[in-house]
Amino acid sequence: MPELPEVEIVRRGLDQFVVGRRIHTVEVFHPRAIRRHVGGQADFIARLTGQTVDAARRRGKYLWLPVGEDALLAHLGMSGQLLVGPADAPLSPHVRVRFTFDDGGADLRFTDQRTFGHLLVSPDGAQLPAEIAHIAPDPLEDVFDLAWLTARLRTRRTGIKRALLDQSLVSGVGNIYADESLWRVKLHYARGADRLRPGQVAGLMGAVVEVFTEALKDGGTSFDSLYVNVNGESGYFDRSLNVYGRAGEPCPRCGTLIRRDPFMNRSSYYCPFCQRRPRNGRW
DNA sequence: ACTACGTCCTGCTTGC
DNA sequence: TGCAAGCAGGACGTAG
Repeated sequence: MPELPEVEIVRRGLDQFVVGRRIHTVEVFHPRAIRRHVGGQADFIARLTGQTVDAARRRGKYLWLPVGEDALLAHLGMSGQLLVGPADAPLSPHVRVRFTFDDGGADLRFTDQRTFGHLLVSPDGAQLPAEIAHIAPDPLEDVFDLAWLTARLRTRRTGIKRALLDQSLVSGVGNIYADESLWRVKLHYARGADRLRPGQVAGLMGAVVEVFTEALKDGGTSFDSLYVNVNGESGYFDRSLNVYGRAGEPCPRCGTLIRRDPFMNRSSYYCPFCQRRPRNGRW
């Protein structure tokens, strides 16, 4: 569920409450949380203990905290949270990794019910971790290149939503914001990515930026307690969703009932009137 | 090389 | 009522 806006909210919280502080202790409670750290648990702990957090950066749904030349890289997965709170508070059941700081203030807890998220230390990863070299820039970055994306989409023999969810083409978009963006520009999720005119790609990415910006203003989308900011507070953009999770409800634009289709082992929500299905799967 | 699908994981919801 | 199946889904490995 955390997509770009939710991860950005977390990044801002880390920027405010963690940057500039020196890590005192690192405790790993669940090995799966650092499964992608190549050096193992002892190495993970050793590389972070005593280091000062220099910044909080983000690309798409990944965020990283530069510590000297290295970086602590984080992906929240489905249910990951980075929580800043009283160091003496009892550990909740799903705390996977805990960081304390030299100043004795609030600690940082990586909490993750479904354990799809992970942390790792990226050597020399302060600028851009090598582990995410394949992740394309997100549409809120200065280096985002619309012309490059347009060219890549032209050779893609797949539906536009699959392409939108492919983080090597454009990052930060997940199932919720993909459906919301496609609804805004009246595109069906199965429209051939290679059949879109450049103007349509530009319009779609404009809608993505629009939805991201509005969601950021609302503090992100929270359906339940699984997404919260670093202080444990929920966002309320779910109230502004037009189609996602609204099967059977009227389309806010035309009144036709929203539909839900099975899609990639998940769901696609769309208005069957505003977003016409391609006749032969490619249109 | 490119695309599609299964897998990981837990807890809440739905249905028989 | 109770249990089982369904559902949520990001990213990666593998199959085709």
